[in-house]
Amino acid sequence: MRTVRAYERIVEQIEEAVESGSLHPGERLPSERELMAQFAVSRSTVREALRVLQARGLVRSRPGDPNGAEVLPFTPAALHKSMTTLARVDELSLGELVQFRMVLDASANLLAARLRTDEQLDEMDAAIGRMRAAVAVGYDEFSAADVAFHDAVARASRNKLIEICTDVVRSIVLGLISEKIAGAPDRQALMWRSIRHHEEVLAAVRAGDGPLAARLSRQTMYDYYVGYVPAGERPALRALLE
Amino acid sequence: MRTVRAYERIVEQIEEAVESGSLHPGERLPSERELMAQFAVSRSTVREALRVLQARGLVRSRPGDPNGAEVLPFTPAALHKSMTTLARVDELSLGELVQFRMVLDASANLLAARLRTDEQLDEMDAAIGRMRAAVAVGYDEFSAADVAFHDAVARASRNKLIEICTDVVRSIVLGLISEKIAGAPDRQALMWRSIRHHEEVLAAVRAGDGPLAARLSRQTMYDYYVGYVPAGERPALRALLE
DNA sequence: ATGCATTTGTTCGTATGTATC
DNA sequence: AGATACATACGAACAAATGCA
Repeated sequence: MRTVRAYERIVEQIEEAVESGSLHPGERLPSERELMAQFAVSRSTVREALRVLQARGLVRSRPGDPNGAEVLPFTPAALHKSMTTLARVDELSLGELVQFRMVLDASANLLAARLRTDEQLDEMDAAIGRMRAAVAVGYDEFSAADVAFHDAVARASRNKLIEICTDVVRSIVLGLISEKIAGAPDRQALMWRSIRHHEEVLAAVRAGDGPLAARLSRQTMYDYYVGYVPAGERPALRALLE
Repeated sequence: MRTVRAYERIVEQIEEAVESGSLHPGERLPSERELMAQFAVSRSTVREALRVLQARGLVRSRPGDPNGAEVLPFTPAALHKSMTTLARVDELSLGELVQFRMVLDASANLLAARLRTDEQLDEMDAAIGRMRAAVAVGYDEFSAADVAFHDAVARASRNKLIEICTDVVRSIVLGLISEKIAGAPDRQALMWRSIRHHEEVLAAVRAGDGPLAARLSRQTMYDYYVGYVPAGERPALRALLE
């Protein structure tokens, strides 16, 4: 036997309305008082439901707002959150994360090589330009430009799932080791080498050679991160380099 | 300016305790009344915090339980939930989902070909045996055996992220089209062809030929699903077949 | 097997701070 | 600046469910 909690009914119903499109981002939910009348429950129950919906990133409520809670456009924030907890509680290793990035980025490049538009090529080119200019500025700007390049590739793959997962996993990896990279003694040399690698990848994408772009991108990421991965996990990464 | 809600403090603190490992799965949280004393807040606030933690899959609370909420082992349920939401609100196309599965499964096979143990080979073999026996039984059993095969491959890749994402995306895809597959007029022929393809993949994994296993697995999945993907999206799938 | 104590699920009423008009 | 409507938060209460003696 399974009793459905009162707040769960509300969550499911509003969730359904949002996901089916009858409630669009930017629209407002009824106020808490209206909701309690509509569902014939108390205020606390309504609030518990709203907390869950908020945790799932579907709505946002602010004190003093004359309207009710706001329906939000989808963001991968909740996905990001649960993947971060996965990384922490299951002790997801850095090796696994980097390996996953290699898989995603290589696939994105493979697809981008065949599906990219000229505008997207320009974006990638501009990102590499930013990377080059950033070497003198500092690691943060360099990293931001690097992210912009990979984002452009991911968008060019025309696969939202790849795009979002790339974004999520990358930010987790960077959260784990960005300070180590920033503090590397030879970081300028690393940056220049990374730029050269990115140029090779872009050339392959421009030429439409998907397999080459995929192989180069795997190698690029391997070279960039292998120093931070424990030696015992490196063979698993090399297994992707064929 | 950013005011931190009362319930957020509680969520963050308990979340931190769970993720850092000072609270293990199976252990109990203090009761709601103890928590309200401990954090000096009202019971409603405590409950809102517990609802959020429950939505994130970290704890579970049952009425009448003399102990407090139970700390749960990690499950990808929350991840599954947010990815399902993504699929619904962002109208993630079937093509994108299948494409993503092709990417993940191919990578899992590539890695499995190099890292698999003999026991894992036996598992895959047994799964194909189940598939063969299931043709006469029906689609549900066939699908379950098919899932078991792909799960064995994913485990053999030794990458939990690949394993979990494979599982999540697969269940979303199957949720979208399982009834169509089950009702296909020539489904027995499809099953036999799928079995033959799986045998080829397994042979490549057994031989340690990663690139071959990856290519075959992509082709297998393409053949199995392409009939359900709108014609306009098929070129993007074929882009993965080189 | 039966109560009993405890806990969660839910309700109601009230007070407070805040954003918008 | 004031009025209004809203969310935030508190506290007391009752019902239902659970575990234990």
